Amino acid sequence: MAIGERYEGIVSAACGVIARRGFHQASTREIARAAGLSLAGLYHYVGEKDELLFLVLDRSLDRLVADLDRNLAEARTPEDRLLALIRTHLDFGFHHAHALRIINRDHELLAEPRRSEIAAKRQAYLQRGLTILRDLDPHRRSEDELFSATNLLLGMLNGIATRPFLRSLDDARGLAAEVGALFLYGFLERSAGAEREVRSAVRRSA
Amino acid sequence: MAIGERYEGIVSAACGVIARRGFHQASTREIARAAGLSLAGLYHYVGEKDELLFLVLDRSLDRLVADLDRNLAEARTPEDRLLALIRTHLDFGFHHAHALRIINRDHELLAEPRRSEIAAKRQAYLQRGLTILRDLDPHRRSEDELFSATNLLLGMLNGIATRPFLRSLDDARGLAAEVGALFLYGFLERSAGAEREVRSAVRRSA
DNA sequence: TAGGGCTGACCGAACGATCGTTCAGGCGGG
DNA sequence: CCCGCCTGAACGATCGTTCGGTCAGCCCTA
Repeated sequence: MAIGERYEGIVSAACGVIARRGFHQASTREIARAAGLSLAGLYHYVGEKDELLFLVLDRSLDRLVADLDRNLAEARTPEDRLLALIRTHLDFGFHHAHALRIINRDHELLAEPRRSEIAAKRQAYLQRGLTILRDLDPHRRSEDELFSATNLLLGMLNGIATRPFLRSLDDARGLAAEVGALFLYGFLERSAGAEREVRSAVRRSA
Repeated sequence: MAIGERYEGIVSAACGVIARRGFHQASTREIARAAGLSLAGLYHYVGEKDELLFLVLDRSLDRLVADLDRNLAEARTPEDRLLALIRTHLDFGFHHAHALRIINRDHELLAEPRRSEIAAKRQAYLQRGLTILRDLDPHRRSEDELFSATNLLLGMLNGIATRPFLRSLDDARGLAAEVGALFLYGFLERSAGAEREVRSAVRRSA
C-alpha cells in the first residue's frame, strides 16, 4: 500500500462516519474501524480528533471551490456564471453528499484556529456567489441586499442538496435548471414597484 | 412557584442549552444547572435525555404550525397565503431563534418512536407550503416539482432565519418582502420557454 | 387539634459505559 | 540494529442514569 493511500483512506473513512453520525457522535474508535486500523494506529497518523474534521472540511471546500472556478472559467455571461454556480453546487451535492452534509452541519464545531481557517474558505465560496450576483443585478442593490440574496440562493441549494433529493446526476441537473429559472427570474425580473407591493402586503398582514 | 412553572423552565432551559451546544454536546448536568435544579432534580421531571429534545421540538413545531394557521386564516388570495408563510417563518426565526435552530439541526437525533412523531409535525408544516404553492402555480407543475419548489422555499427561509441575519423584527419583515418578491416572481413569471433555455444552458456547460 | 403517615419535590453521591488520548512494545524491512 | 507502522491495554474525564435519603406540606384519625 502506498504511503499516502492510508492517509486518504482515513480521511474518507472519517468523512463517511462523521456524515452519518455527526461529528461528536462519531467516535475515533468507529472511524479507526472504518479505516481498517486500530485506534492507536489511527492516532499514528492523526494528532487529535479535531484534525479529522478539519481534514474533511479542508479538502472538501478546496474541491468545491476548485470545481466552481473550473466551471466559472467556461462561463462568459453573468447568467452563465450564476448557472455554473448552481450546477457546481448540486453536482457536488450529488457526488460528495457526505462532504456537503458535513460542510453545512459541522463546520462550527472546530476549535480555533482551525475554525477560522475553514470559515475563511467558506467565506471565499460565498464571496464568489456574491460577486456573481452583483454583476448580474440590474437593480443596483446594496451590499447588504446582495449578501442576503446570496444566502437565499445558497440556502435553497443546501436545502435540496443535503437531503436525498438527488438520486441521479440527471436529478441534479434538472434541479439545477429549476433553481436557475426560479432564482434568475426572481432576481432579475422583479420591478421595484412589485417589491413595494409585496412589502406592503407583508406589513398589512402583520 | 406554580406546579407547571418548573416544567416550563426546564423546557426553555433545555432549548437554550441544546441550541447553543447541539443536542449531544448539551449535557444533562448543564441543562439542570440552567434550569436551577440539581441533576437528580431534573430527572425527577424528565425520564431521559431524549425527552428533553422531544419536548423542545414538539412545543416549537406546535407553535410554528399554529402561528402559520393563524396567519393563513387572514390571507385571502394564494399570493397572500405564500407571503403569510414567509412572514410566519421569519417572524418565528426572530422570536424563537433557538427553537428554529434545533428544529433544523437536531430533528433527526431522536430515537423512535418520538422521531416519527416529530417528523409527522414537520411534514404537516411542509404540506401546508406545498398546498399553497399548488394553489399558486400557473404552470401545472407535477407533485414532484411542487415538492422541490417547497423545499427550495423552506431552504431559503431556513438559510437566513437560522443565521444571525435577523437583528430586529423590521429586518425579518424586510427580508420577508425580499424573499416574497424573489420567490413569487421566479415561481409565477417564468415561461416554459425560458426554463427550457436555462435547462439547455445547464446541459451545455456540463 | 395533635400527631402519625403518605406523597411529591429535590438533592448528594455513585454506577457503569464510553469518550479522547497516551504509552510501552512487537514486528518487519532497510 | 534501527526506524517507521501498528497494536493491546490502559489512563482520567465525562457521559446518562439511578439510588437512597431529606424535607415540607397535606390528609386522616384519634
